[in-house]
Amino acid sequence: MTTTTAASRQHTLRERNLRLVARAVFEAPEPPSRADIAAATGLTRATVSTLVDQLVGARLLRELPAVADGRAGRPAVPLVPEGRSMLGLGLEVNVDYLGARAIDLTGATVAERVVPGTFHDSEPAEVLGALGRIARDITRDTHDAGMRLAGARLALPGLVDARAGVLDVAPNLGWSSVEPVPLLALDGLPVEIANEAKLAALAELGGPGFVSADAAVPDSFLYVSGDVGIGAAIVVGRELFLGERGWNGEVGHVVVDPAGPRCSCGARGCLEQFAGKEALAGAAGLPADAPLTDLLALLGPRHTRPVKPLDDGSGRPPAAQAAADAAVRRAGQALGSALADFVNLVDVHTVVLGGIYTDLLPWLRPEVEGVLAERVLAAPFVDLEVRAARAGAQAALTGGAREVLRGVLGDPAAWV
Amino acid sequence: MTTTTAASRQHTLRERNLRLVARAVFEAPEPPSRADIAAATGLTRATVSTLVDQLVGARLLRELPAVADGRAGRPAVPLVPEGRSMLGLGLEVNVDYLGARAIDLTGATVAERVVPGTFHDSEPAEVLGALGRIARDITRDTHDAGMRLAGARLALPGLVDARAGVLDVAPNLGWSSVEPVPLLALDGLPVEIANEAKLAALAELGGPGFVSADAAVPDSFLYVSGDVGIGAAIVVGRELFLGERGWNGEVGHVVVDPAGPRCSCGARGCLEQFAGKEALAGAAGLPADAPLTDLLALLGPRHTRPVKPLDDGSGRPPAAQAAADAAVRRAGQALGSALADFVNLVDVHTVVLGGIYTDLLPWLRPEVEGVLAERVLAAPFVDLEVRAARAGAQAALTGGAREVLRGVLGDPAAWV
DNA sequence: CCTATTTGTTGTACGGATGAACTATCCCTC
DNA sequence: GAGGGATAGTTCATCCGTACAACAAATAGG
Repeated sequence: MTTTTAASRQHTLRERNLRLVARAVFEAPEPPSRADIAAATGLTRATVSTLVDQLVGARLLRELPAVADGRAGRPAVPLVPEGRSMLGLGLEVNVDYLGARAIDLTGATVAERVVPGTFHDSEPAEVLGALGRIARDITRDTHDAGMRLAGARLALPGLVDARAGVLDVAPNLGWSSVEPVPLLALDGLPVEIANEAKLAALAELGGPGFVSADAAVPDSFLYVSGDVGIGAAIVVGRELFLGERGWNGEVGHVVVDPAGPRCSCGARGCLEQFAGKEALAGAAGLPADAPLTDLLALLGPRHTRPVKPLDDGSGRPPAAQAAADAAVRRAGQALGSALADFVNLVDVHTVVLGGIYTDLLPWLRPEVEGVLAERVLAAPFVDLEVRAARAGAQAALTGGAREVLRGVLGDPAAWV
Repeated sequence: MTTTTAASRQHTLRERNLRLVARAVFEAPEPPSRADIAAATGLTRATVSTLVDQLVGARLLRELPAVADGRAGRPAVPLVPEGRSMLGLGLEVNVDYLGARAIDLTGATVAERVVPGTFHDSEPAEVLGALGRIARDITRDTHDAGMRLAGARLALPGLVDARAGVLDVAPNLGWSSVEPVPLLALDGLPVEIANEAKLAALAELGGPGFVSADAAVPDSFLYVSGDVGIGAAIVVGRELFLGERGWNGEVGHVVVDPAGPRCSCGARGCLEQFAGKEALAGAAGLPADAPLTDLLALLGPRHTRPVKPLDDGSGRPPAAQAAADAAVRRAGQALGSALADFVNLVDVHTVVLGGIYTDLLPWLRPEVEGVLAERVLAAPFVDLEVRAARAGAQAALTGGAREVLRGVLGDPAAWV
């Protein structure tokens, strides 16, 4: 309501109405005609026509062939986002892979490269140099195919100061005080950095301003991603809430039990010590770096949890299964406790679980939902919902690319 | 950045630039001239002149006598907010008082009535009827004096659904599912309701858009108000962050110790059971409804805390002092733990303590700051600050009235 | 074939910001 | 104390983008 504004001139009107028209097309359930847009926005058909013509000229929109729909009158010309024209580029350095993904305005992935690796205690210049080469390949290929790259977002697993463009610290990479953008050496391409969980959260939204065909995507949710550490993002009204610097959502260090084990952060009883990947593996009797599949194997087939850990002929030792079961149960209680605090403090009622929690959700759900129902004050008045993330692998790549395209839609006048 | 927009027409320009000019005057450290505003906003002097003339005509701004400041050139005409013209009205029902306060654009209180009482388990229609009569008195008096009331905000101590205009539940009043606005019977005056802590938080901001003369007021802070319950508000960039429905900031029910005492909410180990007013009094050996002054008397003179609770000749029994001291220390640790979670989750680095914590801060500070430094992940990178609230008595009245005036400043075109 | 209907386009009018020129009022200097 | 320079505020022609109304295009139905 009260956003900071600059002086408004004539062309400000044009910019704002271009955005309005572009959004009307991207958010419509069906490809709208110029007349539909006029009705939806309150602009006149004349104005909409000139604006649409500019957006079509800029190859942000495309006209479909006019089709008679059986009603009287001149048939409408449906408008849709133009594919393979404007692209957003998502980049990511994570502990076990490098990646780049280019997405167009229809939501289609146009180019992608994901390079597995081990970047624990790696050299920033080397790793980012390699990622830069990948990105330049994509830039060249897409440019040769007549597409334009609007910008890039680099996702990093650590404390990111987006405004300063500095990665302050990324424990799992062993990086600190890195300025990553120059190391990518992507001349002429505007690159911004962001925290990995924040961009992964945005991937849960339907697209660059689209209302997803899958109508169940909520406008507001907490995204909580479990791995060795536990990160989170707050999305309200399809916008990231970042606090003062974007260092929010540190749910991994919320107090679960002050008498609990000491955490790597120095404090006691943080959620991470109960529900982090390594803590969970350890409590289940597995090595700290055991892959998630080992734990899932111990837990047995999904959607069933035996009341008693009896030998079911699967070859899993009952004692090991019981330990894994207890560990996941304890993790679920701890996660529920921290999520209850989260919900009580920020008042967002949908929780999307990503990372290892996506696959573990069937086993976690009873404890998480039980604790939430007990501890969330507003529980009697709202529908609390816990769901699994759906953005798939390397969600931050998708989220980053889409965020770039959201920026294009936020100021289409810059591209006409 | 990406707020929802309606169609922009010619008059949209005028509205936006009127707001821009009005804000420039209210936020300037010194009364600016038309030329100053032009320089600050990027508008031309010609445009600023016509806009200022409209705002002066609407009695939102006032010209001071032109004064030669020693420099060459025609002397500038300083512009200031017009006093005793446009008013915002703050209303409040709390457990121990009713109140109404009208504030003008200069920040001056123009009318005020505060009626002490006991509204525990009271009748909504009766109490709100009485408050409505007070408000109508103020409306009549200010109208007769040539002032205009832009609207009113009603502060309530409970879960408020501002959009629906419904108070879902207020435990301390014994109210539930009340629609308070019609019961006030204030015809023609737009009244909105809000949670008491949220409006009290806004009172910490300098005024209706002013940058406070006291430059230390931050743009972003967590406001935590201690009483029987503990409420909070999140302010980022001088705006309230409300989550989905405004039911955020329930810091009183954050987990401090899962082995702790059972809370009135049904869960265990909530902050309220360590740092709520009644819990604190009980732990200090006082009756649950003891006034805060009793506890302060036990604690002895401020800013001194004896290492050993020896008889200092003041007549306070050492054992009672020791109990009070231990209770406050325990409360400080619990409060620090919950605030650390709060800061870790929302990334706001200034905490303003209101309610009983304002007076208790000298004793709470060491434990609170100690726990924050230990538990806040970003502590090495940012300045954490804990400070006392300064808005004074009935802060929600002030905050509500100012919020109305902020609305006027957000759309001055509606008043020209 | 003619009319009703809906879509999209083509003018004209209007509101609001701009920029340059103009007036008003100061300080400073000779 | 007269004139020049400087700064504040106003006036007016111009431009830009949207609204409004009329018109052209393309369909359905009788």
